Amino acid sequence: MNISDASERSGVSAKMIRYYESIKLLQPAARRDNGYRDYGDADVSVLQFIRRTRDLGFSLEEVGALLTLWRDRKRPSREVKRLAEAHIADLERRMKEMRAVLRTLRDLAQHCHGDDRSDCPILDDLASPLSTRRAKRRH
Amino acid sequence: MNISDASERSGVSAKMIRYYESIKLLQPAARRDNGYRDYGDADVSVLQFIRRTRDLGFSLEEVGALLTLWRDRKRPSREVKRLAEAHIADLERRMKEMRAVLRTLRDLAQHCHGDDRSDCPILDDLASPLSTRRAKRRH
DNA sequence: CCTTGACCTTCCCATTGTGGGAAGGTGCAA
DNA sequence: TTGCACCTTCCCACAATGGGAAGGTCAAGG
Repeated sequence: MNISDASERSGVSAKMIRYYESIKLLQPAARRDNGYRDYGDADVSVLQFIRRTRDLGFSLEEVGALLTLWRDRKRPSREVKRLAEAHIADLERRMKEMRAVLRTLRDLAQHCHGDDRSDCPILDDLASPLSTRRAKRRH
Repeated sequence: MNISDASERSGVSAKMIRYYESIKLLQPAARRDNGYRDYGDADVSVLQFIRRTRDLGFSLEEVGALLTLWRDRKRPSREVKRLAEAHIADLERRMKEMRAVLRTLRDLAQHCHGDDRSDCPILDDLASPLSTRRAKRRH
C-alpha cells in the first residue's frame, strides 16, 4: 500500500513516516518501480507501535530502544520494565513541578480582582516573588 | 554593569539575555564605548520578571504580553488574570493527559515481571493496546 | 610594556518532533 | 489529453536553549 494508506491505518502522518525512516527508526521501506514507498501490514503494525509509544510520551530515542526490544524475541522483560519505569519517574518529576507551579498560579489568580483596576498581585509576584520577599533590611 | 553580572543577578544566562533582546522581548541594551552591553538595576528587575515568569511556564510570547501589562500603569488587572487563567487551564489539560498516561504506564509496569523472561505485557500493549483489543472476529 | 586570562561581541549550528510548501514525477479516470 | 490526487526530495519554520568559533577589550601581574 502507499504511504498515505499506511498513514491512515497507523495514525502516523506520511511526513513523520518518512522522517522516522530518515533517522533510521524505521528500516528503509520497500519501493515500487516508480519509486513509491510500499507498505505491508507488518509495517503498519510497526507504525502503530510507534504511534502508541509516542502517545505514552516516550522520546523517539526510547521508541527506538523499545522497538529493538520488541523485535528481539530473547529480550529480558527487565529491560523493557526499566525503560518504562525510568519514563514513569520522569513523568512523575514533571508532574510534581507542574503541581507546584499550578499551586502558585491558582493562588495568585485567586487574589487578583480581575477587573478594571490596575493593581494586580500576579504582576506583583512576578516582579518580586513572595518567596524571595522579606522585611526590608540593610545590606 | 556587564552582561555576566546582570545574568548572575537575574538568573538569566547571558546567552538568553542577548536572545531576548534579538527577538525584541527586551529593549536594546545601552552600550558602552567599547560596544559592551551595559545594564542597570531596572534592567535586572525586568530580567528577574522574565525569569520568574518563565519558571511559571509561560511562553516567551506570554512573557512579552505580561511585560507589556506590567509596564502599563493603566492596565486592567482583568487582562493579567485572563492570561494567568488561560495558562492555568493549559497546565491543567496537560496534567490531565499526563495523569492518564501515568495510570496506563504504572498499570503496565506493574504487570511486567521485569526479569529474564521475555514475555512482557508492556510490549504487548504497545503492539496492540488493550483499549483497542477485542475478541477475534472476521472482517 | 607585554602577556595572560577573563571578559565581551556576532555568527552559525544543534537540539526535538512536527508541519508547511515548492518543484517535479506518476497514475488513473473522464 | 487534461486534470487531479498521489508520490518523491529538499528546504524552511517553530520554541527555547546551549555550544562554540573568531575576533575585540580590559585589567592585573611580571
